[in-house]
Amino acid sequence: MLFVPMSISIKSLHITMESKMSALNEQALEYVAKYFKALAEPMRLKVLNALQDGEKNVSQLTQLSGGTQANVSKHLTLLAQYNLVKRESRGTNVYYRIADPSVYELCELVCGQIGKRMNLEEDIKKLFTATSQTN
Amino acid sequence: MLFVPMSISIKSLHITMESKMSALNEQALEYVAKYFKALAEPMRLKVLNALQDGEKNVSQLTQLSGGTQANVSKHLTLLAQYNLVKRESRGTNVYYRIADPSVYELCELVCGQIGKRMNLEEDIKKLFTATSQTN
DNA sequence: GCACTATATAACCATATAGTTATATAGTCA
DNA sequence: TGACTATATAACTATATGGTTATATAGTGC
Repeated sequence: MLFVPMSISIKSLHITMESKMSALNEQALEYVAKYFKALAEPMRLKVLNALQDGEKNVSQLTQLSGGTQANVSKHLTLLAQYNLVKRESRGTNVYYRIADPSVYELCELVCGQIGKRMNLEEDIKKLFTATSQTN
Repeated sequence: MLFVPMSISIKSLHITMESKMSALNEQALEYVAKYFKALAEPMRLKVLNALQDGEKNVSQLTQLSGGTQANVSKHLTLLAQYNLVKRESRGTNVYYRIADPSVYELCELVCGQIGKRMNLEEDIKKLFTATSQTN
């Protein structure tokens, strides 16, 4: 048995194991980066958002997101690869659902940060100055 | 006073305001996506990681990250734009520090997710199979 | 079998960006 | 002032990827 210990020091992204650290950290960093990247796309966030109140099939997601079928399908495939959504075929439809509600924790944290630290409110006000004149 | 309410329903990324929702959601989604994108880069994660135990100047970060000065500087500029790090010139040096420890909460959540939902342990074992033979 | 529908994928284009090299900027000290 | 150091930036290349269109695949029902 070569590799037993698996305690992950989250904060530092160091992973204590009986082996070379540098290589693994490099790999771990890329792993984490890819995970963030999966979430770093408006259309994918939109799809995740649409799945918040339960599973939906590709047609529904295509409609809700306003994207094309091919594009939505591509994003769903990627999200499934990262285990952010679960895929289930039923008949000729394919239903997707959020794999884990913790995805929303993530968004919560990020949105919280944005609100607190990136002056989202200011930005929103600016955005609205441009779009809300019709009200 | 045009825009008062600012309650952000984080989970759904809906922002309740007295105005058009679709446009803003679009903007908000892009905002969140960009934030994730800032974190979706191994070198930037490495830099953030290096800053965990306190501020460092560009030379130090260049050394620690193993990148070139120009590249590290570019990433630092981007991180500063997203308020992930704070910049402070002292003499001819420029020191950077983590703007907010919540960045690590984010990593914690992501790493936790990865560990739980993406079989990081399995992957790590595989990675180590390749790199730890020299031990 | 065939027609029909739903989803996935291939091929392609356009854009964004990480990294490099070279240079500019700015602070320090003589 | 000029030499020196630290950092930022400009110009460029190469790569990755989001979106599109067209096509393939697969399930259903006749």
